[in-house]
Amino acid sequence: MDIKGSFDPSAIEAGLYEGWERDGHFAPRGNGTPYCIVIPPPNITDRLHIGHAFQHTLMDALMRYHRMNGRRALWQTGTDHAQIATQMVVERQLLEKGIKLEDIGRQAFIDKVWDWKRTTGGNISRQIRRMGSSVDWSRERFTMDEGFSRAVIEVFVRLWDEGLIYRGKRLVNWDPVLKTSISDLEVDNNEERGQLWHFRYPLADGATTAGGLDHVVVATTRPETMLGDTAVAVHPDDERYRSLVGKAVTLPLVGRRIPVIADDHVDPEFGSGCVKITPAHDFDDHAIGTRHGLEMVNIFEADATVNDNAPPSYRGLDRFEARRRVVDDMRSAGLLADVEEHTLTVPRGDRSEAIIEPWLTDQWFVKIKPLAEPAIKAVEDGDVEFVPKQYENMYFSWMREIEDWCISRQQWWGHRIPAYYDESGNIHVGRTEAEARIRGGLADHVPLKQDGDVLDTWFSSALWTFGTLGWPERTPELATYHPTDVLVTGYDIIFFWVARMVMMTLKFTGEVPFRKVHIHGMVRDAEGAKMSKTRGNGLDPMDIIDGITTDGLVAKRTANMPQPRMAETIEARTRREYPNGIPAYGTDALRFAFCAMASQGRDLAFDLKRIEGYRNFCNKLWNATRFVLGHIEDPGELDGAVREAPADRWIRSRSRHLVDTAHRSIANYRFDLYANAVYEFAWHEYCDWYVELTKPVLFEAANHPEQARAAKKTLLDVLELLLRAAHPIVPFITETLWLRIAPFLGSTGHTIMHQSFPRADEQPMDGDAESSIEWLKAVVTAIRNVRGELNVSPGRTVDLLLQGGGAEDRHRFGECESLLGRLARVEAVRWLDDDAEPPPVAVQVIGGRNVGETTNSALKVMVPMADLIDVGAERARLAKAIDAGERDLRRVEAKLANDNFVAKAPPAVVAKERNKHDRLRRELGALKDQLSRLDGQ
RNA sequence: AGGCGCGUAGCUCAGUUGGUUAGAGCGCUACCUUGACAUGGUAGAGGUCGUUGGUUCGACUCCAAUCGCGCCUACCA
Repeated sequence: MDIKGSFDPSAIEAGLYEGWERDGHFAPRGNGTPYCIVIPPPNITDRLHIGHAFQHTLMDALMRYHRMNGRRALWQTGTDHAQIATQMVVERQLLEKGIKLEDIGRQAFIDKVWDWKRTTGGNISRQIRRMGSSVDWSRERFTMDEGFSRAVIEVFVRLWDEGLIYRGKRLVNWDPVLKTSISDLEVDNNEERGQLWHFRYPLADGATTAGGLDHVVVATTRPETMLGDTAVAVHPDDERYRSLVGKAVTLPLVGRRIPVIADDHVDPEFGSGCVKITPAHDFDDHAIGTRHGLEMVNIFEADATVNDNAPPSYRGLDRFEARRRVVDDMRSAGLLADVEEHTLTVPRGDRSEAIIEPWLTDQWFVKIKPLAEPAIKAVEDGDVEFVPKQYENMYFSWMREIEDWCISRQQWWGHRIPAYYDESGNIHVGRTEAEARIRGGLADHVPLKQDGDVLDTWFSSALWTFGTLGWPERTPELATYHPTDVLVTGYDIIFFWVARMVMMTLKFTGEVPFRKVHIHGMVRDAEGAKMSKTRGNGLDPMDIIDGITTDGLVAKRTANMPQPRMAETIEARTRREYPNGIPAYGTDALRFAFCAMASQGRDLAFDLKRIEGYRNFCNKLWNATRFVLGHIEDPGELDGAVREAPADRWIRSRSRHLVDTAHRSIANYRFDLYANAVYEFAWHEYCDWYVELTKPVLFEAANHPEQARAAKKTLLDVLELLLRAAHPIVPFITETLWLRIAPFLGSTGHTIMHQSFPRADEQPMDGDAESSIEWLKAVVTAIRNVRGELNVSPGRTVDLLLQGGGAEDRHRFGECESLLGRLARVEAVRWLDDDAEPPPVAVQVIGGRNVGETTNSALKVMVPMADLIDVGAERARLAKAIDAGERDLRRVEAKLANDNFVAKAPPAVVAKERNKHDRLRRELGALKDQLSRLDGQ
């Protein structure tokens, strides 16, 4: 025996993965039906966070499962260039060194990013390896690699040629900090406290309202935008203002004469019923302005400072300073009617967290409706299926209301838009500048300038399934693995990614990108709160695997905190929650926990106690293997005649239930049920019962060589099956243990990875053996219950008397008698005649719960008390059992007394109730009998 | 405002077509270092399944209403 007494994850995990990778075990092999998953490409800026770790665990479980089932399994991996995120990171790093983008220029900056990617961007790949993910590294891709970039350009050009990409001046979400447009999806709308200012706008030309006022009142949450107002709108049916429509107001501070217009969009109930209209800085106002042909006055520069379209005194002011100034000036002018506290939705950029400004600029858009329609149909028709299904609603509702997609970003890192302008500003699109010239019929000497924008990072991600497999070439991989089988991802990127993949893939391959989308929940902390830097409640999967000290964790959580006060809170909390840091739980425990917690359609509260439990589970597996190996010297001793006991047949039969559940659960993406089945079988059937049941035989092996041999073979067979069944969840420990035991089974395999996942018919079903062992368990549990309740010392043996029961009980007893001694610490066993008067005993009654319903009298499991126990305790115990029994009996009697029940319920159900009734009466009778006997003493 | 989901033991969660004594893990209590494992063993306590109605012989399960929580989308002058 050369393995230690306790499971040490770091000792077994080191080196295993490298071996698998070196031996090419992750590459597709054989000629089975292809199976393919593409990895949701992590950003090169990412560290592997707990959400990735979760997602990778699920994907790897699927991959390993299908690989073991003989599928030609490809796990396509790669990373995303993460356009804005990466530019921000590298830009910040340069700035720390005092280098500004403008100083070094575009090309030098892009070179810096590539440098950074080569040095730092590889972290995530190392971490994926630590998770045990069996991805095919030989096929690793990057959204900016040459081939993938070619696919991106190809898609752009083809969409342009079809008129599905256009360029135009539109109001877009503008990030004044990053100085780029972003798409609707990249805007986070949060409720924030703010104010609502009410301004008086004087009517021009002496006009008055129906109420005789010489002004109208408008309300705004953004006073500075009034500098760009070009109308005041009222509802067409609003009697108060009907007479004003077509008249004008004088815009205060600016002095511009602007019309009063009527538009249905105005809600007469809100505020005064008058709305200021700023078509260049508000999406609703823009729509109104377009309808009414209003002037669009843009008052901001790219950084949201006020431009020259505003009166001189505001020019150059930051938007927030301009707001203060406008409010002050209005107040001074006596035009500030009111200010109230107001909660409003503030749009912020998801990367910069800056307040987004609707801003008029020239941008590139994808005309999305023609792409969305087939994508909606694909899901309606079931060509793409969401698991769980409810997420299809989310998909549909967004897709049916979808707006054109702004794909241009005013940044440097990313796929540069393949459009070129001649000196007159005409657009020439081409895969290369040379092609653009040819397509535009331009001579070589005509100066062309490429568009400076790059594409939204999600534009390229949308091509991920087919782009990674070689498109636009018609590669064998594309033919073999596309459409991919399943996409595993979180609901947070259904719109960003899933929907866009479906659209683009259908458009360019005519195929769906994947047949299923498994949507998993988000990992939250133990209290269910989102893990975030500002909360300081994040956990790094690597720290769970390798362990970390309290100080290390504090340092990590409080690094680069914007507010030092927050750092203090986080430190205190962290020290309270992790006074001893985090022990090294290992990858397997982490993975098992993820699988077990992956119940469908809900977020998971991540509790380290769960990890600890599954680490313990690994230890259990480890020691079960030690036990088995400890009883087998060499494979030779397994040769020879065997005689299987009911226990052997029982555990083999039980293993079938495990296998059935595993297959079914995985097919339904119920990783939790799968993991629980493995846990339950390994711990509570194999270890708790089967291993214990073999001990009487193994410890006396010399006396029953054939039974011992059968037990050893069964221990090995079932353990080996269990390891294979568990391997997709816990690859490291199963590989380690499998390699130890496989030689005893004559296996020459080099890895468990390529053994077959257990099939349901591998082990025989044996109902009779299951009944026997269930009977035995019931009797043993009954005795243990008596022992426990009456405080019989565990070291002390007891005698056992049985009485009553039927032929079946006697049969089971005959089969299992030899096992009772060790399991329940029973010394002598005697079966009393039905009419014999038992000595003073403690009794448990088994009335057919686990035995056949043919029993005609309750089986009394009796432990002679003699000096063992005090009568009071036993009396109390019996009274409690009688109470419970009577409660049950009353319920059943009520049911059976109900004529409706007897008449309408299915006969089988009625029969079951009758059986239960008889059983309860027998049990109760025996218990009462015993109680009165006790009282008589 | 619309949509989706959730409310089951102290905590985190299972509960597949309505019929179970409503389960698991962790936590808790008592006892135990017995020759795989104290990262362990044995036994035990703990739930009127959010609330109210309805359908049914029978509801944790189906329907309706209601309360609470979460998320998504839209709007918010």
